[in-house]
Order: sequence, then C-alpha cells, then structure tokens
Amino acid sequence: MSKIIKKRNAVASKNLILRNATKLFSKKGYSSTSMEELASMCDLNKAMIFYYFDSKQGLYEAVIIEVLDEIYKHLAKENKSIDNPKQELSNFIKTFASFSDSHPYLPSLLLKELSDSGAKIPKTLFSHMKKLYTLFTNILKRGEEVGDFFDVVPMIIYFMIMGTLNLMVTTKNLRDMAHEMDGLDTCSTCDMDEISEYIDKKIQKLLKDK
Amino acid sequence: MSKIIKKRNAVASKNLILRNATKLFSKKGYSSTSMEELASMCDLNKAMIFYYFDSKQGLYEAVIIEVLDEIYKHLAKENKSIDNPKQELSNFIKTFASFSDSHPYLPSLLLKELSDSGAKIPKTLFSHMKKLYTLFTNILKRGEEVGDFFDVVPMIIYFMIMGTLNLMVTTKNLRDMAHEMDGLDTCSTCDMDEISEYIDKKIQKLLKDK
Amino acid sequence: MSKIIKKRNAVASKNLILRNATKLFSKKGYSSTSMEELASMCDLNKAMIFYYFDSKQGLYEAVIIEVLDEIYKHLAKENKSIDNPKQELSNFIKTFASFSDSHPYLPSLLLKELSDSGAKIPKTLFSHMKKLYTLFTNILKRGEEVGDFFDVVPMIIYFMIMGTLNLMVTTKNLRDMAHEMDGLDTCSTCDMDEISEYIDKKIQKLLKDK
Amino acid sequence: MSKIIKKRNAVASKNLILRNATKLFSKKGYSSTSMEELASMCDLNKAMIFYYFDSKQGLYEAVIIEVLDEIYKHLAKENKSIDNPKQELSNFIKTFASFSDSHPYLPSLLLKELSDSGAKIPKTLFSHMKKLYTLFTNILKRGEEVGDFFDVVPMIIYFMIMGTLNLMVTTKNLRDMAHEMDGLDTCSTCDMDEISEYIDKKIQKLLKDK
DNA sequence: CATGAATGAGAGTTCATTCAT
DNA sequence: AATGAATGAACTCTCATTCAT
Repeated sequence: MSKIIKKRNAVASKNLILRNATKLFSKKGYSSTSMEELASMCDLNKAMIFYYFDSKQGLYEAVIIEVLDEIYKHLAKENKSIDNPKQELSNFIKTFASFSDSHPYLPSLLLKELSDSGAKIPKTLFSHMKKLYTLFTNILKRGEEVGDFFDVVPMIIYFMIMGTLNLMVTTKNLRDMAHEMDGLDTCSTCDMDEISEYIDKKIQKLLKDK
Repeated sequence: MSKIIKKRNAVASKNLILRNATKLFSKKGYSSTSMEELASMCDLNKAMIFYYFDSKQGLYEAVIIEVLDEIYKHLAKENKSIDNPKQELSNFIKTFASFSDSHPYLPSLLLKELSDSGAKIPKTLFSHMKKLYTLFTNILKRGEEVGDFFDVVPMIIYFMIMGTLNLMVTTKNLRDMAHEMDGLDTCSTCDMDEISEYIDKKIQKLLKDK
Repeated sequence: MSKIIKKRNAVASKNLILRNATKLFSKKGYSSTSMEELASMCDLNKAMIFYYFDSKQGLYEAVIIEVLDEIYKHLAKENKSIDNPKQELSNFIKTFASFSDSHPYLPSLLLKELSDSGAKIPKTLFSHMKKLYTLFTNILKRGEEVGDFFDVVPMIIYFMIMGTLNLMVTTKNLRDMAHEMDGLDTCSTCDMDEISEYIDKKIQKLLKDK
Repeated sequence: MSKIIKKRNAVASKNLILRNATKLFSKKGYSSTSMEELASMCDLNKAMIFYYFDSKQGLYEAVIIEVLDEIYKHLAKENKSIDNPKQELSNFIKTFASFSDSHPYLPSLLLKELSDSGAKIPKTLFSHMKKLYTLFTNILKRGEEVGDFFDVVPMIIYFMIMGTLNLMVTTKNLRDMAHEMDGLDTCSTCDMDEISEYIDKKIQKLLKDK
C-alpha cells in the first residue's frame, strides 16, 4: 500500500512539464495537444499545469521562448570571436543542424509558429525570433562587406537553410518508408552531418561571386 | 408547415464542401477546423459533411489529395514537350511559386502534412505525393545526364525549393509586421515573381558545375 | 434492450430546460446551479443546454426574462379596466401573492437578481424589470391624484410588498420547523390568502391619510 | 535559504479571515467566493483557512453566527432599560438600518441564508436567528399589552422591516442607475436616515389602532 | 503557525458524429 | 439529398482540500 511519494519540487515539476510540453506541441501542434495527456506524461495532476503556467496559451509561449533561447544560445556560443563570415555561416548551419538532430521537435515547432499564427504573435516571442534572425543577417552583412558573399537576400537565404533542415528532420520517417517501399531516392541513409555538409556547400556556392 | 429544403445536386454540394474545407484546413490546421463552421460556410447542414465524406479525417484526406492533384496538373502541363532540364527546372519553380501565390493555403497544408503525420499517411495520399516528387527528380536526373546539373541530392534540392517558397508565402504578414515595426529587412516588398526569380537563379547556380 | 426514444421536439426540450432551470436557479442561485445536474433533471444531454441557450449566462437571462414576463402578464391582466386605485393595489398584492404561492421559486429568483448583480444587469433584463415597477408606480400615482393615498415613496412601498411576500414564501420550511421545535409564533399555519389579506390591509392603512 | 515566515498570533489571523470572509460571502454569495481569493486578501496561505475553520462550510457558518451576534449586540444594547414599546420599535428599526448601512453586506447575507437553505440550517445558527427574532417579538408583545399596537402578526411585520431595509441597501447601485438612465423615481437620493425614518413612521402607523 | 506543492472532482463548453424525419 | 435534434467524449480550467516540510 505504499504510495509513491510525490516530488514536491517546484523547479523539477515545472521543467518536467516544459520538456514534455515541447515534445507534444511539436509532435501534434497546439490544438491537438491535450493538457490531460501532458499531465499524465508528467505523472502529475492536470491542475499543476495551470498552477505553473496559468493557461495552455501561457504554457505554449513559455515553450516557444525556451526553444528560441536554447537555439540562440547554441548559435551565439559557436559564432563569437571568429572573424570569418564564410566560417561563421558554416558554423551557423552546422550548429543549427546538429541542434535540430538532437532536438528534432524544436525546429518544426518554430516554423509551425512562424507560418501559423500570422499577426497574433506575442511581443516577447516576437523579439526572441528577431534576435535569432539578426544574428544570421549580421553574418551575411559582414560577408558582403569583406567581399565573400554577393547578391544576398537574407530573408530568403535564411528560410532556405531553416526550411530545408527542418523538412529533412521532420520527414525522416516518411523518407525511410518511401525508400523501403518504392526504392525512391529520398536521402534516407544520409545522416545529419552529411546533410548539413551538403547544404553548407551549396549555400556557400550560391552566395559566391556574381 | 412545409420546410424549405435546399435542392442542389450532389456534385455541387460535395465540391462546395471540398473547396471550403481546403480553405479552412490550411488556414487553421486540422484540429482547429470545426465541422460546424465549415457547414455554415457552405450554407449546408453539418450532417451533409458526414454524408459525403464519412468523417473529418476522410474529408481531410480528400482535401489533401485534391490539392496534390491540382498542383501536379499545373506542373505537369508546363513541363511536357520541353527538352531542356534547366528550362524545366525554372518552369517547375515558377509554376509552383505562382500556384502558391494564388493558393496561399495549399503549400502550407502540404508541408504540414509531410512533417506532422510521420508514418501514418494513408496509401492513396502517399502515392499522390510520390508522383509530384518523381516529376521533380526526373527533371534533375535528365539534367545530370545531359551535363547541366552536378552533385545533385534531389531530396534536399526539392525541400530547398518547396520549403523556402512555402515559408515566404506563409510568413507574409509576419514579415510585413517585422519590417514596419523594426525596419528589419524581411523582403517584405518583394513580390512572388521576384522571389521565385531569385530562388531559381540561386538554385541553378548551386547545381552548376563542380 | 429497447431504448427510450428521445422526443426530438425542439419546443418541448427547450421548455423543459427552461422550466427546470428556473427551479434550480431559484433554489440554489446562479453559481451553485450546475449544468450537469440541470441536464440530468431534463433527461437530456448537457450539450443540449448550449445548443438551445449558448451559455449558462444566456440560459439565466432567458429564465429571468421569462419569469418577469409571466409575472407581468398576470398582474397586467388583473389590473386593466378598473378605475379604483385602492382596488388595483389590492389586486396587485393578491395577484402577486398567489403567483408567488404557485411559483414559489420565481420571486426569490427575482429578488436575488435585484440584490446580487449590482450594475451588471443586461439591458433587456433591465427593461423588463422597469415594466413591472412602472405598472406599480402608476397605481400609486393615480391613488395620490384621486386622494386615496398619501405620503407615498413608491420604491419603498414596492419593496415592502415584494420583500415581505418573498420572505414569507421562501422561509416556509424554516418557519414550520421553528414552530414545531420551539413553539415560536412564525405564522406557520397562515396560508397565502391570509398573508396577502393581512399585507394588503396593512399597506392600505399606511397609505391612508396624513 | 531561510524562508520568511510570517509570525502572527492565532487570534489575529483567525479574525482577519473572518472579517474578509464576511465581506466576500456577502458580496459574492457562498459558491462564488473562492478560498484562494480570500487567502490572498488576508495575505495568508490558503491552507490556513482550513487550519482555522476546517472547511468552507465551517467558515461560512462562523461568519453567519458572528454577523447575527454583532447585530444582536447592537440591537440589545439600544433596547434595554427603556419601557416604551413604540420607542423600542423605532430604535430597533433605526439601529438595524444604520447597521445595514455601515455593513451593507451583512443583511443580504442573512436573508440569503434564510431563504436559501431551507431546512438544513445548523442548530447553532438556528438558535442565533431565534434570539434576534425573539427580541423583536417581545417588543411587539409588550406593545400589544400596553395598548400601543394592534392586530399584530409579528412574523410578517418582522419581514416587512428586514425585507424592505435589505432591498433598499442591496439595490442601491441599481436604483441609482435606473434613475440616471430613465429618470425613474427610485428613491436614489434618499439616505439611510430618511429611509428608516419613513419605514418607522409607516410601520408605526399600520400598527396603530384597529 | 505557516507555506507551497499536489490532488481529485467537477465546472462550463465544444465538437465530431449519429439518428429520425 | 437534406435537416435539426441529440449524444458522448473530450476539452480547458477552477476549486476546495490535503500533505510534507
């Protein structure tokens, strides 16, 4: 009859919720994610979600912000103190790729948010998104200044990298299946290093000279 | 006491539902789309949706297949009877772009489906997706054969095009906002022709020689 | 295994809900009334309440308005075509009393609404309340004009009648109990006719001459 | 890591809860009053409410009893050592009125309790109610004995006074509004003294001679 | 005495789906 | 082919209450 004693540790519980929420939101999207399911994944009472995050929307924003912060930290860490735009761009792509690989749910969450919500993104969230994009545009700008990159439209290049990586990560299962069933060439045996290597090479190429 | 009963033929009603469902699903996503709202958009009774499509899931699949078919038709029409891979690739990109522009909800619906559902995509749907991808790989294959394209990983190139175009379409509002509010360079004044032109140029470049 | 076939009669169902809601709201007050309980009282699905009335608040307003209308109809019917303020006042009191007696929950509902909600009463509801009060003040006004009533503050007289009758109705059980247990004189054997007779006599007296 | 723990004595905390509970219960009613809100009003932890009062219901009863006691003390103080029923009745009305005016939530709480709970009033509460009523009936009884009052039904007279005063207090806002919006004569400028004066005059009148 | 974390039951509400007509 | 009434399960969220510290 010994009941399992609950942790009664605020930080741990809050983090547990945050972590599982990230998984669920990115796997199922906002509205298909149920607070009931999340709670049972955490082995916590439903009410605790609201105790810590007030509302589903509040939890969602917390998740997105955490994701953006985490990605930003990774990228910023790699890119400081180098003064070589080409190298910095490579780093950006590879860091983002390996991050996506180890957190496969995060990038899809991010891009889903970008396309879905149109104009109703909260301000905090918005400013977090901007930081990431600014980090990227600065690399390109410096690249243009030193004559490494040409004919740059940063927004499009940004989405080229993010969009491609995201799709390669999220379609992994589907690509495997398609390969097995129909012998289609879906890059199903490519690992993340190869993929990011390829993307890097190609992006560098398309930015080079006139 | 005679009730007014709308007399319409089956085909018209079914199509009406399909068209409005496409709009709703792509604007709001699967779970946020309500059959109630759809019915009232069609000026039809809720039950009719189930009469024609059995279930929400069934309707959704019908929508996706129709979308894929429509896109395929557009792309196939443009690309037959030309025997110039570079030109064919340009056509593919531009056709897909202009299609996305005039049906802004469709590509996002497609890509959402790709990343979301993982392995549980129904067979019919799966085969429709394959057709589109095969059309694209054939262009690249011929390009390699005649020495126009080099070092091609079709899956990645495919996603580069689709992912970028899709993100540029779906983030339109957000990019406008970010530009107005913070003066960020988000390509907010670019129109679809410029965007697809740029992508085409860059993709062609990255495929050219070693 | 024969299931009870549901009525599928909109008017009947809606009325059933309205009637039971009136009982519950007046017995338990707004917030203690549960839509779950109401539904099972009606032997209907909870969702039907929202199908017919949109929200708990909507149902509540419908109930109040119906109650006010019903009371108004009773009172207005009795009081037309008489041109004798004293008689009209008697009628008002007795009609309201007998109405309260046969619909014991209604007056308490009304008065609860009056005191509870302070300023947030919806407009429709407000105008219904006014109609009733205006009916009453007109009687007093004519009484003053013809020299039947003196020194009239209509609002206070109005509440004297309504408040007393309401309390006598709603405390019936409690008064019976107090009488049985402690022999207290709580007018527990008085029937409604006697009570309204007494109130009428006393109110007439306090309005008579200087 | 030493947590700040508020040190207060038991009596102070208990009283604080009681006082705020009285306000909340009478403003919002039993079920709309939340223990959460009450706790934060008291700047105390929610659990303390249960530490001191066991349950919400227990707290509620404590509140009601305290209210009854307070009213009783006021009324009893005024009415002893006078031997003039008319004067005593005046005192009763005016004391109760001024008490209602300065504690506008209490009478409504009381009357709500009277009508609501029917037969399930706890014994302690019941006996407190009786004390108040007995005080009143004694005044009337002595009045009859000395030939001041005639044709008295104490229960009805009691409710006439309590009901009217309670409604005048609780409808203050509503009456103001109705006056401003529609110019209705709702006694909206009357202050409590005038009101109780009027009620006293009228009650005295209706008790006088045959 | 006091706290904050945790809980279970239930609240109002929505929604896909079915059924009788 | 079409309707509107009806349902059951799920949803987000609230709340009184308890427990470990």
